[in-house]
Amino acid sequence: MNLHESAEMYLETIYILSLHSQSVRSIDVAECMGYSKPSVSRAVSLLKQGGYLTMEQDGSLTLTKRGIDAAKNIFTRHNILTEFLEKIGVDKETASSDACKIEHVISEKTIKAIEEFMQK
Amino acid sequence: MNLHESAEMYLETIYILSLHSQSVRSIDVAECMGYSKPSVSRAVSLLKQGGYLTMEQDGSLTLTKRGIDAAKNIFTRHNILTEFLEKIGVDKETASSDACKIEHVISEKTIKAIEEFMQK
DNA sequence: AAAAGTAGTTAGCATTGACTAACCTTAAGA
DNA sequence: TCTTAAGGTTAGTCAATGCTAACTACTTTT
Repeated sequence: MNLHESAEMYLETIYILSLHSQSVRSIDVAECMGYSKPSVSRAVSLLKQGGYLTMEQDGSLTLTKRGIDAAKNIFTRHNILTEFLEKIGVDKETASSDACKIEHVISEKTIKAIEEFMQK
Repeated sequence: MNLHESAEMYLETIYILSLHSQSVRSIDVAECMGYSKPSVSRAVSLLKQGGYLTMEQDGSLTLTKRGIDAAKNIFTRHNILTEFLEKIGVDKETASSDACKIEHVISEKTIKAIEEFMQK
């Protein structure tokens, strides 16, 4: 299963929500992303199929190792990009929202280059 | 008409081709982008509808002022991003291919910030 | 002139990823 | 207990954007 951009966003969102809360449900994801319940329901079911998460009987979502790895990867990219954009003078909000779009399309090589640039 | 990412790519391609050739036809665009004729045909017809270009009887495409403006905007973004990525150590090919994806999603503010950064 | 190639279009299909409407189940309140 | 609310799912729709198959209209070649 190749992770599409939307799947990456769902995983990232679930991951971030789980950092701040014991339990993450589909409805929380929908609320956070501004999507409808059915949209999240379908996405979650695809992620379940792909082995990225499991759902308890009470509806709470748990990322598998695979899900956590993927989510962390995107989240890290997001943070590197945001930090970088802020460093070159972009305001916090724009930096984060642009990072959110760039994080899905940029190559590993470029992320590495930005990381190295930041260390100087 | 809000320009979608694909429309931007078509305009940019037509613009670049027109820099190197007297006449740009749909088939040239298809060849250049690796798309099928029907895909280009439909895209061109949408761009025509949107007032971004006209098509002569012989099939050659001419960007309108509106089309040129939009194409130049994307092309400029592309060049700024590519130059920037190369500057921080990304190889030419990766820089260009990443720029091609980022150019459609990045905000004006961020482009400005990168431009300013480059001037230092 | 007949055949073949070139360029564009039309029709219809697939995928991604959002939506609404409507339904089910379970828990909470009157 | 009956009703209501909350959360999740199913079914079906829509738009964007790619595709193939097949058609049309010219032009070129034999």
